[in-house]
Amino acid sequence: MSNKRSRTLAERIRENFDELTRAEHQLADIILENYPVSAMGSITTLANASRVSTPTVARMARKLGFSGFPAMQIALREELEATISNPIAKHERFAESAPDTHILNRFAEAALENMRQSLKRIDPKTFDSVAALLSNSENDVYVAGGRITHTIAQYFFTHMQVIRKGMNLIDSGSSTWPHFVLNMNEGDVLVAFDIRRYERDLLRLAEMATARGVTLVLFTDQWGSPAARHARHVFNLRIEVPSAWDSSVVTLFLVEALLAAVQTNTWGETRDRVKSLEELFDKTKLFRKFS
Amino acid sequence: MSNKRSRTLAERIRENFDELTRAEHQLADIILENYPVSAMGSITTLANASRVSTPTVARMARKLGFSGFPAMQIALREELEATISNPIAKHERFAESAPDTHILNRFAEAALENMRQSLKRIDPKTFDSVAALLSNSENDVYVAGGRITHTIAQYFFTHMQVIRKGMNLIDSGSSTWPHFVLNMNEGDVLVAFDIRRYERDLLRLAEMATARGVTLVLFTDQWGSPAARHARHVFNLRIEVPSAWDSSVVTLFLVEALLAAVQTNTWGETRDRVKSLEELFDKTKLFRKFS
DNA sequence: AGTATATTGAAAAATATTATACACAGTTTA
DNA sequence: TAAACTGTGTATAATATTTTTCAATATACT
Repeated sequence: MSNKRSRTLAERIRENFDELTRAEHQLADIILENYPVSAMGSITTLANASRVSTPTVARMARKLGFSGFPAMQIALREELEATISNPIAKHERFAESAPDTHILNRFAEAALENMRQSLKRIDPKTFDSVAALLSNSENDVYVAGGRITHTIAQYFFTHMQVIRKGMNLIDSGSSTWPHFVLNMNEGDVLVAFDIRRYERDLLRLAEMATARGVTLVLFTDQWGSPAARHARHVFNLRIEVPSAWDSSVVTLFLVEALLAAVQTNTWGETRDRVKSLEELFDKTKLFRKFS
Repeated sequence: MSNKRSRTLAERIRENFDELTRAEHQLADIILENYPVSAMGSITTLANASRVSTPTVARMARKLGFSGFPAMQIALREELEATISNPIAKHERFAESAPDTHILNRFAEAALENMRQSLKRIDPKTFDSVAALLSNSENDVYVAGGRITHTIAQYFFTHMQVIRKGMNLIDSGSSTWPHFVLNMNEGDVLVAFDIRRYERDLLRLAEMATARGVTLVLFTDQWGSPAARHARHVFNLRIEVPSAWDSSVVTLFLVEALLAAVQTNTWGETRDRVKSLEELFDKTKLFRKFS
């Protein structure tokens, strides 16, 4: 009897089916036939589809325990939301022993939500185009970041350098970037990271580079850096976390995914380069042997 | 080119995202955030949820190619109908239009799994202890990373430098690290990142530092760096992804969570530092004004 | 069969929703 | 620096939706 979760509309209809009249049966059938979409439009649409009058629909909503047709619709939407909301982890408790309010869990929730939202906004076509662009070693690639994102840019650069030749990391904050622009040729690629607060220098760099025929790939946040207007491809990422700063986790994630894609595209070439690199490391004995 | 099936609302939003204005971005975010339910109510509900005016919603509907808001809603319902009646589509909720085998989705799955597994292994008590350790500005903090993790170390360092004084970043790869050890005092903290393949230098640094009474906090992978035997606190993180390299996403996540915790602990002090920093930036006009 | 009761839908009233007009603020351009 | 433009929200008009009223019709019961 005392069901915590409120019953669904479908359940209510089935429970009360016997109490329903002829016209209401007709209506109920239509609702269940294409549930829940058929009941998501206007009362008139539903009435017409069921070949009953609008008052019949309103009356049935009441009969099923709602205050009126709109209330029924709201309940239906909530139902739908519960059904299709992304199942991933929403109800999983991660660091189980930590209370929900612990910063670790709050941060984890936020990070996962950022990930989910960002993925929704990434167009796989864009992703593939960018991967292809970066896989073409005919053209040079320049990488630039801002104050905070510089480390992400560096991370990207470090890995890309293993994958292919023609990689350039533009120093952050320094005034040397115009020198880099001098070397850029039409068809080259500039990968820029610009998260709020957006930096003037980066906007100028983007302007000057694109003016020279360089293709700009931009990693930015959900609000969009002003450099986006110059960009061929833009990734809008979600970066909000319970902290005074923005999160770079999703940015790093996308960078890694791109690296994986490029690496796959260029495997023949990359393989040799990785091998040579390993040999170099062996010679310098930088690493410990790993069993 | 000529797509038989008409584009979904989500696709339209992504395609035209660049053409959208500030308020429209806000709106688009809300629509995508809880897609498609958030847009199934009245225009007013949606406007309020997005904190924009109703005309903005109506205008965007037009901009996206619908005759008005109701038309958009009808399209959305049809979309929903198609989705619900087609169970295969249900699994594509993630990066909707990307098939499950797309690298983006495979990578996302892996990253989320890494996150989940890592969080299970993190002891909140350890986390809190480390946060407390780093919040005590009496003692200096040294940060060191390896070839790949250096960028993460740098990220951590950059933010910590804003939060507190006494931060030191040990150059990676260089042979200067013994100089840093000279300055270390008992009670100081060394935060080290050592992911496979573990680096000899880092092990030696850990040995020498702990010998001087320094507390070692180690970020490593699930197998555990050899430096772990010297560490007071160890974070074992899951780092495997479908790629030739390991993922640093979870490492970065934990670093950010720690930053948030430390920042909360030291807010009184941090606040002033952040303020001063903002003023410095204002003077240098490095950033664009952000409204 | 005749009366009472329940069901139903047309029409109108009440209410909610959506679109439009317009003014203001911020930004860009000349 | 002013003028033109763009984007945005408030107020309001236009439109659609929902509810109510009420008469017509069907059904049940004596």
